[in-house]
Amino acid sequence: MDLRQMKYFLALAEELNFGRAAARLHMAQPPLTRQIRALEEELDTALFVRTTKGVELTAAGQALLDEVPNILSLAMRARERTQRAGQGLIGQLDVGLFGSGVLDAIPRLLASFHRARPDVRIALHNLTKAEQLQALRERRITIGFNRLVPAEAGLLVQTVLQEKLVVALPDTHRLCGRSEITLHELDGEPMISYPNTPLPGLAQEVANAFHREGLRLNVVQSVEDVLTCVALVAGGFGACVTTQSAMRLRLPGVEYRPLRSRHLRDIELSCLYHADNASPVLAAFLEVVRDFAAAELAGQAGPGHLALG
Amino acid sequence: MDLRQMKYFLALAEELNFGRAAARLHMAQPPLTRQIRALEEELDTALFVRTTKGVELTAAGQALLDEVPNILSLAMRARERTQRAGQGLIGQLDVGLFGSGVLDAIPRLLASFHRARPDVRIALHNLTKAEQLQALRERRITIGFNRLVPAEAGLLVQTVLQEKLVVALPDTHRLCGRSEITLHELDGEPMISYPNTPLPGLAQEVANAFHREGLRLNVVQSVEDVLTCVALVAGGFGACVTTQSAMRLRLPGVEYRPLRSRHLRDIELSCLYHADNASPVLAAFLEVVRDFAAAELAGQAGPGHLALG
DNA sequence: GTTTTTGATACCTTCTGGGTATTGATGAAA
DNA sequence: TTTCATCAATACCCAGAAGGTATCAAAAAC
Repeated sequence: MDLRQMKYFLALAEELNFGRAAARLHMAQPPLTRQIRALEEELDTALFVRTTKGVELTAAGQALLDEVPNILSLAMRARERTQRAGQGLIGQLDVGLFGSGVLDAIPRLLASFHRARPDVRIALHNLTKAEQLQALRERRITIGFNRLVPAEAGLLVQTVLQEKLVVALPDTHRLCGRSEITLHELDGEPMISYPNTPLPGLAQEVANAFHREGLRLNVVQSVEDVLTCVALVAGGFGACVTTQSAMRLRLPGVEYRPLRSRHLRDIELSCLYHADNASPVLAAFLEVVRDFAAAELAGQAGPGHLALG
Repeated sequence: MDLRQMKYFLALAEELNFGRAAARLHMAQPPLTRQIRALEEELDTALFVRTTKGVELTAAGQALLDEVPNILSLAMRARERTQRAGQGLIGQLDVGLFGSGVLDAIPRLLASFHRARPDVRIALHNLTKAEQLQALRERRITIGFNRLVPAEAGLLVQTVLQEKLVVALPDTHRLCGRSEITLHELDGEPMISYPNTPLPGLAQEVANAFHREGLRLNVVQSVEDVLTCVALVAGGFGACVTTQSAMRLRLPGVEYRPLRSRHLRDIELSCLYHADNASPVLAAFLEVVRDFAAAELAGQAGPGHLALG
């Protein structure tokens, strides 16, 4: 019993006439007769009673008719879903995220992808940089977002955007009068270090910059996530160097000012993924990412990008 | 895509190795390779990525794997159900019943059939004799139970049992002293006629018997069902001639006595069905009926069959 | 560097599935 | 009653699909 025979059976069960059923199946009547009989022999049961004016279903035929349409429609659905999965139209995208990335670019990016592939499930996983690398190796995530990602064999990196660094200050801070702030002005100032991870990250970069410019970095508090960091700034604990994205966090008592430094360049937000991952969903997502990156790069050239709104 | 290819796909998806999957399918590896590739070409999607140590599922392959086991199990179930329906092990038996038949023999008969074919649904339809004939013609019922059934072209009759006639009397009735009652003793007595149907039935038989013996049938009430009839007897409205089965109705105030008459023989309970109905469920049921009838006939020979116990 | 393992290819054979022509049976129409 | 039309079934043919064996090519393991 295969799907073809089921289609034949269904046609005959609906037409109740070999000739008409054969016509509907675009075939001649004798092979249909043969296939139906083969099916009956295989099941060891009469499915139809042949009369002079056509055929009628037996009880066994009725029982089979109860099942066959469902099976055929499931087979059709399986075919469609497989094809759509092959084109990346359905499926799941497991995304690794870290704290401050979720504030601006990543939501826009995911929204853009969702418009392009509305039937792909997006599963978000909050993971640190190290956890993302591990999850990528174990294929638990398809793609991870991070800053200052290390090169690793087998992993490819796509830059999403460059973000300028800003200083978050308590609004009572003496530097709030400045329209922008240099690293020298933060010499010895109470600072909150963020984020604090084992892998090279923003905190490391900032520390290096202070060192190279011969300044004293006065860390009064270390925190793990951007929200806690900005909350501490709001509480007057000190200032903190963070990315432009953090400016989305408009907590009362916090002011943001652009940071100017020779040693601290813009910091990139990148995504990384397995080079040998042929997933069509990933391919579609990367396309969206590349479009997004190109648009960001074009936008960055224009003015007012750092406007505090 | 047919069921065979699905089985191949499933084997390979589970083994992730062409050689092992082919072995499990009791075939050589090259045809399996060819079938899988044919499936991939038909769906226009890679289902597996071939590696040096086996194969892995692609996203499309995973999508197909989500559907295939279900389809295969449904196909297997369809096969089994069809075969069982062909053997009369499953299905439905639509039975037409009339009032007094349900009191004794028919429940025992149906219970016996249910033991023989526990998975066949039994649907009961309370229908008069005329309605049963119509329902049989329209195939709404498979078999009907009745007494004194008329011969009709295309219908076959199987006698289930012979029932003796009894007289139901109010316990205050003067005839209660008798151990059995003759028709003459009912001359002019207030009688309840039951059942009252257009087709020839028990009421007609009784009326004929009175007439032939030159007695007066004094019908004080006509009713349609045996329960109402016996209830009226209990209420003292009069006596009534009914079948032995009715003795199951032990209403307070009612006594039953055997009826003796030259012109009223035992009355049979029969079932009737279409001669051209090849339903295996019907065949199985008829077998049970024949066994039942043979057992009844044997039992009838013995004593105490009319005991009021 | 040889051996083993894996999937792919080439080629052959069998058998399945579909086509045409025809038969046989049955009911309707002349 | 005879003829005709309409079914499904049968006989026979051919193309193609599916399976088998032998072998290859690539990569990993020893």
